Amino acid sequence: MKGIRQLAKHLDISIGTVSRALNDRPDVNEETRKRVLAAAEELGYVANQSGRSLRQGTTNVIGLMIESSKETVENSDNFFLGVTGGLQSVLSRHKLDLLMLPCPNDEDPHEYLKRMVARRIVDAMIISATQRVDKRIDLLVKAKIPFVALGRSTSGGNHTWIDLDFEGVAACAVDRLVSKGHRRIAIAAPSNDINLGYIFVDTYRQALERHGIAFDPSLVIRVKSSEQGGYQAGHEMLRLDSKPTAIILIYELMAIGLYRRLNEAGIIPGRDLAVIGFREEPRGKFLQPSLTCFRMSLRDLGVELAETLLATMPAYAAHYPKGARNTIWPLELVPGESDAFSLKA
Amino acid sequence: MKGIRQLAKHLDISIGTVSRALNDRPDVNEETRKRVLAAAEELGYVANQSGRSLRQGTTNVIGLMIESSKETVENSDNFFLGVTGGLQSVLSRHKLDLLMLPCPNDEDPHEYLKRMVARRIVDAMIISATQRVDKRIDLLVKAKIPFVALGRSTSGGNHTWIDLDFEGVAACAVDRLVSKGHRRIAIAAPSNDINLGYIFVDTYRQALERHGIAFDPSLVIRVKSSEQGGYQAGHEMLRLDSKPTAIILIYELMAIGLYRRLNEAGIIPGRDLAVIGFREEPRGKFLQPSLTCFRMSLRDLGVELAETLLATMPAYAAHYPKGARNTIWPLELVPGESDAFSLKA
DNA sequence: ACGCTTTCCGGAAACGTTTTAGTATGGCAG
DNA sequence: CTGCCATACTAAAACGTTTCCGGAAAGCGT
Repeated sequence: MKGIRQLAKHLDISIGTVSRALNDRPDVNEETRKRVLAAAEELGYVANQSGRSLRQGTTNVIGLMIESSKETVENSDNFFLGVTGGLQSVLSRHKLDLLMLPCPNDEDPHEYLKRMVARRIVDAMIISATQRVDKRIDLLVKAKIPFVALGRSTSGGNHTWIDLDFEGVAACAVDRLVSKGHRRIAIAAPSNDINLGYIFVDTYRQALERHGIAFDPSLVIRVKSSEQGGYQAGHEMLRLDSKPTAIILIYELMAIGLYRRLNEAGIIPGRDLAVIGFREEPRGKFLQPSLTCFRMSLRDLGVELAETLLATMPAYAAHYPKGARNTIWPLELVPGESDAFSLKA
Repeated sequence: MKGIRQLAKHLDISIGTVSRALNDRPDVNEETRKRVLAAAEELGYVANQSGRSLRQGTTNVIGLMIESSKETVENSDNFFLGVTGGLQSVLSRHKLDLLMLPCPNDEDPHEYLKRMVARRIVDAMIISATQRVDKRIDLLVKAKIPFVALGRSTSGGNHTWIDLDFEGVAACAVDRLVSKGHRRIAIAAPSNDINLGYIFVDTYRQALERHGIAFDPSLVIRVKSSEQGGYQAGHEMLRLDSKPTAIILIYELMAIGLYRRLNEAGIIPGRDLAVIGFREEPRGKFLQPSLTCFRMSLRDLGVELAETLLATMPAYAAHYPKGARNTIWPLELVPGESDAFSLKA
């Protein structure tokens, strides 16, 4: 099949009519439209995307930028694959395709995105792993590319973003531990440069003060969000003069390392120390004793992400309410045995 | 930046020359080339991909088709993200971009691929999770799209593929267990429809016979490649009249379920029963006792995949030896404690 | 001075599609 | 009958780029 020209010749019709028929435009007789559709199906004609894109200035492709750094691969679970399912279910309804753009780990994410944007291969973008200050956001705003950020940021004025409910999780964890009588609660988190780290620790501090507990900086243990970070967090914690009776982990993978360090020290989670993890992670599911943590639906998050994005795209906005530009995504507590340790009778 | 025309006007040069300069064509003075490059950099000009593609009939994009089914998301580790790193490192050297095409789980993979191919958005494809009979392969062969399959298949004559060394792994596992005196060795595998299931069990059978051990069909336990499948495998195994002294798992995630079932029965892996898992899986790393399994480098696999693919693409084949069209990817044994159980003094 | 090659550049066609402007036909009101 | 509108189509322009072709200028040997 050579192109629309062949199809038109085969039908003995002008290419303009064929094009309008295929694109559900008015100004075409219902019967000819059926003929065209049938012929296209029969000859297996599908419009060449390059030609379409060039003419329309639109590609029908949504880009999802992910970072394939070594750390991401080892630490994250199938986060993106999970979200992707929800994204697809919405986008495919509008005949939009999802393009995953994995930034090479030796290239600056900003430069990578810049190139992709300049080549005009996507109509809109979803970016993830946003930094507190993220040049990519300014870039997208300036280029007038509709986008949604997965993760809040202070860059680029008030752009559209969706982020997990760190505040809710941190507050819930603190409340829960305090209600069990804990007052010395440690927290293991990455540095403040990471959005997650900053917000989480800040909320933790506020929650403590709400309960009349003084914030003790020595209980904030700065480690990487990895298994190894968890091990190290356990190590640091054990070296404190005045030991905490509970610990909150900002990323659940840490739990695995923490458990190992605790095991070495003969400390049993849930009996000698209360532990709460942040996000449900498949690998954590098999810890003994089971970890108290927070669950979310990746698929639903994908759906929300897609709908939010479409609302920012002029061509599709009509179908979607211009809801809040910023969404806090809730998580659900999954009680386990790891925080059974109570200081109350 | 409006396009190459603007750039040409700005330089007071014809667009033809600008294009040739940017594309490293001969027939352009070295000094003008520098001027063009500098101006492009300054004005942030990057060629519009649609225009290029339309003219050249090539998109500089390699598609990686993945399936985002529920099962994939829950069972697999970050397999694709890991492979992606290796792919990128090779492809980016040739200014090729990687496009991940996640097939919606409510759409037939074959139809999805057909649409993508017809739209001509990729120059070549990598497909994964191949079936023993896979229509996608016939499709790609017919459309003359260069491709590599991750997983062997009987479709489409002799196409290029890379697959894991199931034979090596199965044989190694059997040899190892036999050398420890085991003669009743069970195997947990999915049905023969899955390529993996067929090859694995077949090799297992051959290995046993090589050691003069009769193949006992009742020791082949057909279950899903999941945690639950592992649990079920343990269950089935315990119901056998003549119980095995060792078991081989075709997918390591099964180990988690198996351990749980064994635990319920008071059986300790490595002491009462020898267990070997197939592929190193992050979640399995934390099992107690540690699991004997097989390791591979996802990144290296990605590199191999990319180089194999480039070798099949006329425009790039020159850079790569026309090595074997089919590659068996080796895995390395990682000894653990789970198969310490020996029947020999 | 002449012819030849080499080097460099400009003009224009071509890629496949969508979309705009224009045209023929027929119906209908005046 | 005339004018007007609606319908359904055709012809052609446009999108941005690459590449083919031809030609000008310069270098070189004779």
